[in-house]
Amino acid sequence: MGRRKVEIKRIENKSSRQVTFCKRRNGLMEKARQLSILCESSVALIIISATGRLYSFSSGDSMAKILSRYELEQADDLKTLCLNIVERDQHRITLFFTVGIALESPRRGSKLDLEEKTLNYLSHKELLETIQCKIEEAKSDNVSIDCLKSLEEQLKTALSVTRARKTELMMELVKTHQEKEKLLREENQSLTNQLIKMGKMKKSVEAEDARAMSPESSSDNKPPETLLLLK
Amino acid sequence: MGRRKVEIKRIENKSSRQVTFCKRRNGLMEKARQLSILCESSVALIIISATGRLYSFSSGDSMAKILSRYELEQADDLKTLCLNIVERDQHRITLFFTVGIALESPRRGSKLDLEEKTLNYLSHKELLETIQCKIEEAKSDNVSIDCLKSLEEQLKTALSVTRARKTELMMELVKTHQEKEKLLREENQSLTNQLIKMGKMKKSVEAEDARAMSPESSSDNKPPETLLLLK
DNA sequence: AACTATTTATAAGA
DNA sequence: TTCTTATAAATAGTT
Repeated sequence: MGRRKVEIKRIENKSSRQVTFCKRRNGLMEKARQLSILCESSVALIIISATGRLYSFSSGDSMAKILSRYELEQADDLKTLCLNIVERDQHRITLFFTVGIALESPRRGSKLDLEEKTLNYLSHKELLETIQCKIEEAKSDNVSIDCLKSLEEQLKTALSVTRARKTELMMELVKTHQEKEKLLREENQSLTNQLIKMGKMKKSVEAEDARAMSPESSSDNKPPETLLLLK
Repeated sequence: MGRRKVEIKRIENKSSRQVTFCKRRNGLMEKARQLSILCESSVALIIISATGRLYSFSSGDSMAKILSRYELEQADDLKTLCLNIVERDQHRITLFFTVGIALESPRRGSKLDLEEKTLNYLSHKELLETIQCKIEEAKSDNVSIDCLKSLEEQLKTALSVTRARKTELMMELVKTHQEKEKLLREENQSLTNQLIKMGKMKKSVEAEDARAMSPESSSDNKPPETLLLLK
């Protein structure tokens, strides 16, 4: 949609690449906004320019909420994940690694210079990798107490971060389910009310009913059997 | 860009909202892809439909990398972020105890004789009570290192057990909600089917309807409005 | 930053 | 649903 058709491949000219980036970025953001409003959906959009500048859009739902929903979806099997974590302490630490890596955990540093990049600033994954190295080191006998102390601290941090993340994802999951359930209940109540109304009405025209109804819907005015399934 | 100009506000008609969602979602994804290629930028796009279905796009760079870059940007100061997580977790640990007691935790021995009732076999509550005593003891100054070591072990056990219990309960909660949701869905489907049947029947006896129905149920054969609540 | 010639996306209709 | 088409919107190249 311009003076001529463009192939979708990297724009070689730097300045026109930059101009196009700006135009299309704005266009994309606007489209994202429109979609979220028109179709009441949640949209999260993050754009990072070639020069590393970050732009983002998120609809009503907070970005965090959308991202955690996404991450939740990525964890193939949360159940296995969590049940595994429940196991004994020693074992638990081992499994964390799996989980941590599976989730491709966030918080990967980048604008930080190496000086500042202490353990606390590492991504979850990096943290776990660092720990694996340290454990290897610790296997060889003569390590100092200080070294082990440092390993202990790192392990604690890893555990803490992993645990926090796990709980966060689980709470999110529970909340989502609770909301869904509420909607379903409301819907159900409404349907039931309507059925009751129609049922009453039906009574006054029973002759027609006999002809019109299919065999399995031959119940009378009582609530549908499936209601029994419900608590 | 269609037969007529549309205002950017929620589309009221459900089916056209759905069609628009599908079209615009595809359009947005394609635009995101194009931007990332044309301008060699990283783009992450997550869309969650009103019904909760998730769609995502991410350019070459993995989604995780983009998201973590985003999260990095959000934390004014990454140091604060990490400390917060650790603190949150610590806070959570405090809460564990509360939760543990509130939940009147399980594993209350019963067929175990006293002999076997070592710390591992104590109920969660008993364990916590024991610990409270030990903490009181530890407050008075002259306690031995051995005593503190023992307290440490007990605290670790308590933490471990509490944590396991927490996860267990959360998983149960999730499972319960999933089951409920399934039942509600089935129920809903059944009610809807019945309504549709009755709706058809009603058509054949419209004269009676007019008399029998209460004012607010004057809808026609279309599904109930509340269905919109449902995904 | 504007301006337009074009292309592209899409709303409504089939 | 899927396709078609008229029209709105986005944007490439220009100024």
